[in-house]
Amino acid sequence: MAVESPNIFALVLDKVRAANTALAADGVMTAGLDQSRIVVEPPRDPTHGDMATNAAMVLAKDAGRKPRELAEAIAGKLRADPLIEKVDVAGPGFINLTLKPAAWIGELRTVLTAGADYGRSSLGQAEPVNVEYVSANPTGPMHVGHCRGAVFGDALANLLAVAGYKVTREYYINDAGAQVDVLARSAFLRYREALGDNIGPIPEGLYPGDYLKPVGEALAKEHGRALLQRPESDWLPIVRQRAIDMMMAMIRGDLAALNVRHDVFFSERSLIGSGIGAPDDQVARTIDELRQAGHIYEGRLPPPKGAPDDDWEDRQQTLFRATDFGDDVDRPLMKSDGTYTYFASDIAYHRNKFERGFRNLIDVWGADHGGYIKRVQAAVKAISGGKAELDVKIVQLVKLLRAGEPVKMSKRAGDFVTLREVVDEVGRDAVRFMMLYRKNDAALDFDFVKVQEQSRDNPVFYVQYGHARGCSVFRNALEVVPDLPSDSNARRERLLDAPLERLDDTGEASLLRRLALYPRLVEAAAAAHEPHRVAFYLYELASEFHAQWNRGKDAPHLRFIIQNDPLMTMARLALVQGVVTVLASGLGLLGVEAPEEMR
RNA sequence: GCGCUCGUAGCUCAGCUGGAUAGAGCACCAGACUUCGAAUCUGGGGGUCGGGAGUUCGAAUCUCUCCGAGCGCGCCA
Repeated sequence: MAVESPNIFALVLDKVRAANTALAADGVMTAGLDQSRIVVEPPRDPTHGDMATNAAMVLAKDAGRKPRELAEAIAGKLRADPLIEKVDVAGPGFINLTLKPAAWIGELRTVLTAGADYGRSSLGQAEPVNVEYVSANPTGPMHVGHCRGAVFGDALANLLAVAGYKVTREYYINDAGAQVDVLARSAFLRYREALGDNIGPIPEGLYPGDYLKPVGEALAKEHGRALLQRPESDWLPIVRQRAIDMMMAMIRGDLAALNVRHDVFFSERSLIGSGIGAPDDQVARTIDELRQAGHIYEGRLPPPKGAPDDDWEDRQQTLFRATDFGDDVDRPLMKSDGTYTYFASDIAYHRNKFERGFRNLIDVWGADHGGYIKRVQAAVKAISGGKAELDVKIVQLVKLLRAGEPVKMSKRAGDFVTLREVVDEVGRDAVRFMMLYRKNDAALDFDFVKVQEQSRDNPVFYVQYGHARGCSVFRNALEVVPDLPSDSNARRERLLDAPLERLDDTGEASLLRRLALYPRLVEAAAAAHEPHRVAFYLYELASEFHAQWNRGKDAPHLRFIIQNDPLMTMARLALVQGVVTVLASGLGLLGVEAPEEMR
């Protein structure tokens, strides 16, 4: 059973609020003030103490008091707290708090007790969240461009799960549009090829990739020459479904190589049911509903500006009043050939999610879909009556480099770098970590050479090395503590008996504080939908750990292992265990391995 | 033309949803290995947070306006 660990910052925030309530009871301050804007956070400058709160500045106006004066009053209450060592008022009214060492020691004890569960939170209140990511077209293998969205979505889903949400990971299969018909025609050529026809070069407009050859072979095996005699309208649905199934199998394999998983693969075609306008056509039903609600009309759109389009033809069409919900222009739902636009299906899809009980929706898209956000958000508002919220996370382009030189790709030759090639060359861990070591909406350089370097330049390695180094301490510590368990659960329990109060070096104290930041960081990252924050935190934690290690060289008394002092050693091992535990659980959240050694 | 995203050290990027003197890595300079892993660490220089105005106790962060980059702009997905 998952143990939820308390967040020490939240704990102190409660103390601050209690102090304010007490002051109100004393008549020093108005009662019932809004305390929601009060925060307790680590100060940028550590000389200010362990934590700072803006309580006095936030409340001053409503309380009708000067910030510093109010700060002094709050400080007075806080000084009585047994966990708090020192309270200062500084600057415009900050209240700086220094906690007793016992508070931080207690937090380490929590880490040791909770283990991998340290950092779990109930922030999400078990609310369902639907995260949709990848959703690559089932027309070929995944290429490197899909990589970032896949890793981002997967890590975000992990993060939300740890933060207490009930997460569903979803993949939307675009199996209903024109390009799956192109796929079918391309596969049909390969089918003929497999039967011995000389098909010559693949015509312009069809998919040339070799990956369709197995589809052709499978079709030849299953149908013999039977399909050749039949008109396209007959064979196309058959070939299409077979090709889509095989492409999806390939894509699932690619995702597995990256350790990316989904709970639901949702077919776009399934929304239409047995056909356009059929009773089980969810798109039609969605449009009907919207029409009844007055969100749909027949009308004309102004031609698009800026980008001249030869094919533009002014015509009457079925439009969704997206402008009523914050979009810039109303959006068409039907194509001129009578089929649905992609947008129409997408509305039905999001409505389907809403009907399955999701109020929190997250879509992860590539940067080229940025212009699509407003209309889908508008649609979600319309179909949910404003009850559902859609956050769209855009992942920016990844620039591939090799030793600083751009990797050339030509699209027309189908000469793209596949996801599989990247994973095979640099490894899953490196791909995953690097894709997350950047904010999602910032462009990213991915250098094949750099990400494999074993040096400080390479954050993947640096963090993993921190973990491995910690583990090596346990191996070496057997000389001083011969009965130290090698099993991490048993070891954590054993180390709870260590005299932790002896961790009084400033470097150790600083590491303890860094560890205690983790639960708060997980919550903030989850709330902001920003898994990269975890990656940066891990880098900082590893850095501080490496630094403490090296202090032991100039000052042998600071080493983790002290030959003639098993108790001191135990206390330090407990700290190392804390670091190792948090590194492992943070890396796990990112889907990256935490190796015990890297030799 | 309009919309979205972005602009932070020479380079690559963080900056905890408005907090105090804006940080890290690379690069550059100077140092630390009879060691629990030097695959690491310590110190140093380096900034008009694109420009300007506004909001307030307080702005890299919010608003407006310019400048610059990327993406998008019915019947592709």
